Amino acid sequence: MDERDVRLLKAISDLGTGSPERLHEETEIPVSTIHYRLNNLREAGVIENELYDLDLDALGLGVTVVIEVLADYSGSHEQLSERLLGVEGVTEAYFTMGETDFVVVARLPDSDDVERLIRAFEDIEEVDRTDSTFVIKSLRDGQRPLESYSLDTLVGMLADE
Amino acid sequence: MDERDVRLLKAISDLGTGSPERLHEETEIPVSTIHYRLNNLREAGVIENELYDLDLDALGLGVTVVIEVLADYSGSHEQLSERLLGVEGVTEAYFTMGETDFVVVARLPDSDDVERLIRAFEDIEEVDRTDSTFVIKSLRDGQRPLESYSLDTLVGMLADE
DNA sequence: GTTGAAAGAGCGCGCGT
DNA sequence: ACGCGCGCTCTTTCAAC
Repeated sequence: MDERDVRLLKAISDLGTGSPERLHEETEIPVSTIHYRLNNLREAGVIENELYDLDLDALGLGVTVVIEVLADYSGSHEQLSERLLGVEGVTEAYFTMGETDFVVVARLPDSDDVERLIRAFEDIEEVDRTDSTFVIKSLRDGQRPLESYSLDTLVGMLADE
Repeated sequence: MDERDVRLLKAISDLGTGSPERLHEETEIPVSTIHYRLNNLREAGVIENELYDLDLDALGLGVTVVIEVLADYSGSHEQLSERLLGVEGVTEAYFTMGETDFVVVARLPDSDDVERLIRAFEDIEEVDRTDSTFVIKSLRDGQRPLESYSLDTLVGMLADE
């Protein structure tokens, strides 16, 4: 991946579109090259799909909860991971170092549903304890991972030369 | 938003594409109706853009850190929020109730960069203390918020009738 | 609100350079 | 890496229900 790829990905993130035409206007890269590059990025596994940016508040999933999960997983964490991911509403799950074993983020329709969620976690055998933190306001939701980086930083970090 | 809209959004999430043709195959909804619906969802603010699903590991942002930020924000949290979001690498930020004031998730190229990140937070005036948790493995990264829900649950939660 | 047909625009892809 | 051109998909409109 070189600077051009990075500029392309950043442009997609900034513009919020994958349209070759629009990307060409932004990056000055010829349309057919954009095509060529995007295909390579696809094959490299960097780009996986095309999706939409959803406004979760507008959708009706306005409640966000961050849950720390402490668990007793004997040996492998695989099975427990599966169970955690199986709980409806879980949008993110991280297996972590340190005091807590997992950090989970969930999106729910309303506060009432939080009870259901916590109960679902507590009902999992391996789970010892959960610690929930309510989110008052979601400042950034992670649907555009490249958003926070400047183009220069990205080029410096990710470009091969 | 009715059941049909929900089925459409779920299909987009499951298939990982916004292609009207593919969505038609999946949902049985005629192509021109899919167009009509998607436009309405756009105007309602539910759909905001079209993006790509990025594999952050493949991209070179393989390190994930969850940071709890304790801060002394006098009155409004707006300004502090801006400063937190200004730190490069921050993909998610939540203003929360409870012991911690903010929960932040960041994606970084390598562990060395974590130091830069923490320092950037500590350099913000209002920030009193930070507590970082390293992520060993990212089990789900939140780029498809509807993923965890079954179609039935979504219809029950979000459809108007 | 839903649908099909039809026309126009934009895209996907291969070839040649 | 880039331009060109063909065929295809998607987009938009419109008339009908």
